[in-house]
Amino acid sequence: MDAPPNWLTPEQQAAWDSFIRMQEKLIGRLSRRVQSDSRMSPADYIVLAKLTEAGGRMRFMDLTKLVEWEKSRMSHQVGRMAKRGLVTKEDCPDDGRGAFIVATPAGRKAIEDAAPLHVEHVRRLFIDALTQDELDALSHIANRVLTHMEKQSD
Amino acid sequence: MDAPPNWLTPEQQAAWDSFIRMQEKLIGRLSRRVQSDSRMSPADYIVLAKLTEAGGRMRFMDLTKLVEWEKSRMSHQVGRMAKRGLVTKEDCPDDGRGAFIVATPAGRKAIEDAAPLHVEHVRRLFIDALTQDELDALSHIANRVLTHMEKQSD
DNA sequence: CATCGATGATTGACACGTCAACTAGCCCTT
DNA sequence: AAGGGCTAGTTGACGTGTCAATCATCGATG
Repeated sequence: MDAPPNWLTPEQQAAWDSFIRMQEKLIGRLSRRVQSDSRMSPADYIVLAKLTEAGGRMRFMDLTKLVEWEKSRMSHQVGRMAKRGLVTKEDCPDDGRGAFIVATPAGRKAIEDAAPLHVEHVRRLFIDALTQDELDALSHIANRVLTHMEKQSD
Repeated sequence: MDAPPNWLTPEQQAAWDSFIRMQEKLIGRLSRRVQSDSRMSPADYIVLAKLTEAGGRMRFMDLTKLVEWEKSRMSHQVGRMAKRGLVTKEDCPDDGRGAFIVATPAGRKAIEDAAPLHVEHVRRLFIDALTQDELDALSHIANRVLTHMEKQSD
């Protein structure tokens, strides 16, 4: 006979459902707000944020690893951002294969304008919903899940 | 002078960062696994799951509201799924504008095959990382955030 | 019965992410 | 110096999501 399907308990199912629902609604709203008040996608935002945190100039691969993306994603992203004048690419003298990706003044201005609004949205949608204890609990839970996943292959 | 940027506290920032990281890694892995072991996207999965839960036949708009999507997203999605033979569209006799979307036998088989694997991945990636108390806490937190967001416009 | 606003659904253009294949330069070994 | 394998990065095709515009129909109101 078939292996008996091993469903989740109602409590487990409830936790998973709530998490998924929150995650979708939260990320969805935040993305739309970032878009609409700064003309940037969340991807643009994080790339520029990390890049300027690091001084505005970084090796392509370092940036890619920092944000934990696939290289081809970053390549496409940087290409689009370059087309819009937010960053430029420069050749790397030390390594013929390499590239630096550099925030332009327009890019710096974009992230500086967007950051306070972004933080405000995070606060209003998420932080304000929870007590500090709840935030701590969530932080702890998220880290548990992360380390658990890191132990697994893939 | 400019309004002082109102940054998050380190604890708040930590909670947000952990949540985002977990969320991205978790959803990313789960999507890839669903893709690779059932040739379905997460979107296919949820549409078929909700549809078959409801008996395999539902009004377009009801389905759209059930999964909380935009109607154009559902329209594209259903179009693609129809092309692959997972669902069909039928005219609605009661309402000339309306459509029924119906799971085909192939669609039913696809979701039946995929569901146990999907549950297994959720369990391994997520449920197994946490105690029941932690799951309850997360559930509570997620619901708090959801009701908080629902109070806000947009 | 004319029409006007709301609802049901589609479409097209575009941005985004993934996968797999590819180019090119690096470095180690022989 | 000649390979061979690794790392850096690009490319193209494809599936997906969003937005805004569109179209048809329904239902109420005059």
